[in-house]
Amino acid sequence: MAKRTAKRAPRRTDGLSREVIVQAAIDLLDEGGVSALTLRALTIRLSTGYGAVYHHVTDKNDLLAAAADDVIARVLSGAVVGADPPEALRGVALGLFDAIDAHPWVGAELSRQPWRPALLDFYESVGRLLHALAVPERARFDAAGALVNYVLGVAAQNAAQNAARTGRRPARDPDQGPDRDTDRDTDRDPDQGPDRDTDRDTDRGPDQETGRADFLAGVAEQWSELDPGRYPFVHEAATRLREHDDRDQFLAGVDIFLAGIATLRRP
Amino acid sequence: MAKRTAKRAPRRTDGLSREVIVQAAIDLLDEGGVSALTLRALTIRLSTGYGAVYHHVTDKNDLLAAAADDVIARVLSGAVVGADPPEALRGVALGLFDAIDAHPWVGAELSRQPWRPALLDFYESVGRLLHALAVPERARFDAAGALVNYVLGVAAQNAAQNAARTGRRPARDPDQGPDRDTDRDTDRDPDQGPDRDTDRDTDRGPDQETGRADFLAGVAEQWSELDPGRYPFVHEAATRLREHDDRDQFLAGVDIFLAGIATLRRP
DNA sequence: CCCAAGATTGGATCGTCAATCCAAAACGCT
DNA sequence: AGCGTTTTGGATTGACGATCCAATCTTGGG
Repeated sequence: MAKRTAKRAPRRTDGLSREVIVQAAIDLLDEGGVSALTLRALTIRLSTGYGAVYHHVTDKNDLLAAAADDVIARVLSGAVVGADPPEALRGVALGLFDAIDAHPWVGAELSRQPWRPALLDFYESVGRLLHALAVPERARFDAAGALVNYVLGVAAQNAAQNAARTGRRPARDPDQGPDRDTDRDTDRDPDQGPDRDTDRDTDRGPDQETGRADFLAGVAEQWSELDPGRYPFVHEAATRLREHDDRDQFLAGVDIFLAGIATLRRP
Repeated sequence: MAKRTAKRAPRRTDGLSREVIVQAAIDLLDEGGVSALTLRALTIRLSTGYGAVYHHVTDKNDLLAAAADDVIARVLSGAVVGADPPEALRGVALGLFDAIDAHPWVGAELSRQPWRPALLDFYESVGRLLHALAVPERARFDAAGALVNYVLGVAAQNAAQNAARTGRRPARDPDQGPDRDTDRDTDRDPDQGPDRDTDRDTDRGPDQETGRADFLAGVAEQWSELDPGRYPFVHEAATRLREHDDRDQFLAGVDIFLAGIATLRRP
C-alpha cells in the first residue's frame, strides 16, 4: 500500500485553543443536542484532526463540562439585584431555568454534577436570599438544597423532553411517539413493523413551538382516555395539561416552595 | 476462512421471552449501572445472540424503558394507606425516592420520560392526597407537577452522583483509571483554580458507603476553602455538608413543599 | 540565517458498541 | 414425515471515543 505519508493537509495557521474548541462544542450542542457533539463533527467543523482536539481537551467529558460551565458562567453574570428577597429568588430561579431551557444539554450536564464550581454563585445567591428571609441557619441549608434540586430537576426534565421532541437526544431515546409498547409482557405483538421508523433518526417535528404543543396534546389525549374511576386525578389533569406552560408551572412550583420556606422563619 | 457455516451452537430449548430479557437487563443494570447494559453482555448472560434479543425487543431504549417500568411497577404496588394525607404524601415520595436510590439507573430513565405510564399511579396518588388536603383543582395540578418534578429531580441527581462515585457511569464516561493526566491545562482559568480536579471523575472511594462520605467530605473541603467574604453562605454550608444525609435532606425538602402546599388550601 | 528541540496538528488505527441481516434450527400444523 | 413459520445464533456494518505517531510549525540559541 502506498506510503502512508499520503500528503496531508497543510497545517492551520490560526491557533487552535481550548476556548475555540469549547465554543465549537457549544455550537454543536446548541444545534443538535448532546448526540450532535461527536469528535468527528468537531474535527470537521474545526477542520482539524483528533489529535489536535485531544491536545487541548483531556476527554469528551472534559469538553462537555467545560461547555456547560461556560454557558452557566455567562448566564449567572446577569444577576438580579434590588428586588425584595422573594422576588429575587424567583428571578434567580427563573434565570437558571431559562438558561437551561435555551441550552437543553446544560440541564443534563448540571444534573450530573450539581457541585460544579459554575453553580457556586447560584447556591450563594439562594443562600443569601434565604438569610434575608430570616430562615435560620440549619433550615437554610436544607431549603437551599431543596430549591436548587427543584430547579435543576425541573429544568433537566424539560430539557430532556425538549431535546427528545426536537429530534435531539439527551443521551439516547429515539423520540418515541405518544403511545407505544404499553402492552409488553405476555407476548409482544407479532410484528410491530409499522412503527419501527420512529426509531432511528427521528423526524424532527415541523416546528419546535407547535411540536411541544403537539406532544402535550398527545399525552393529554392518552390521559383523558384513562378510566376516570381508576385515575380520577390524572383523567382530570389531562384538560389542564393541554393549556399547560412549562415556565408557568415552574414558577408555580417555586411559589409553593417560597410559601413553604416562609413557614421556616424565625424572627 | 472456513465456510461461514461453522457449526453453530445448538439452539436453546428454554424459551427466550421478553420477560426473561428484561429481567436480565435489570440484573445487569443493578450490577453495573447503565454502562453495563450492553447487547454483548446481555447475549453472553443469556447465552444467546443478537438476533434473538432484537426479536423480542425493538431497541435498546425499549429495553431500558421496559426495565424501568418493571422496577417502578413493583415498587408502587406497595402503596401507603391509612395515614393522614401529609404523612401519606411523605410516604409516597419516599417510596419513589428509595426505589430510585436502590436502582440508580431508574432515576435517569424516569427523568427523561416522566409521563411514562409507569408513573401514572404515582401522579394519581399525589393528586388524590392533594385533594384530601383540600387543595383546589387548579392549584392541585401545579402542586402535583411540582412535587413529582422535585422527587424525580432529586432522585435522579442522587442517582447520577451515586453512579459516578461507584464507577458506574450515568451515561458516558469510559471507565478510566483512578488517576490520569488532568494536567493538560496549559493556560486558561486564572479563576476557579482550586477545583479543577472536581472536574473529572473524582476519586472513587474504595467502598460505596464510605465512598459517599469521602465524596461529600471532598466537596466540603473545597467549599470550606472558599473566600468567606465572597461566598459566606457556601463557606458556612460546608460544615453542614459533612453531616449531610441525602434522604434526610430529601425529606426536609418534601416538608417545605408540604408546608407550601398547605397555604393553598381552600376550606 | 540556520537548525534542533519542543509544541502543536492531522489523520490512521484500535476496540467497543448498537443495530442489521441472513441462514440454521426448532416448532407447529397437517 | 413434510413444509411453512417462528425463533435463534452470530457475522457484519457503520459510528463512535480514544490512542498513537509522524508531519508540520514555532521558538530560541548559536
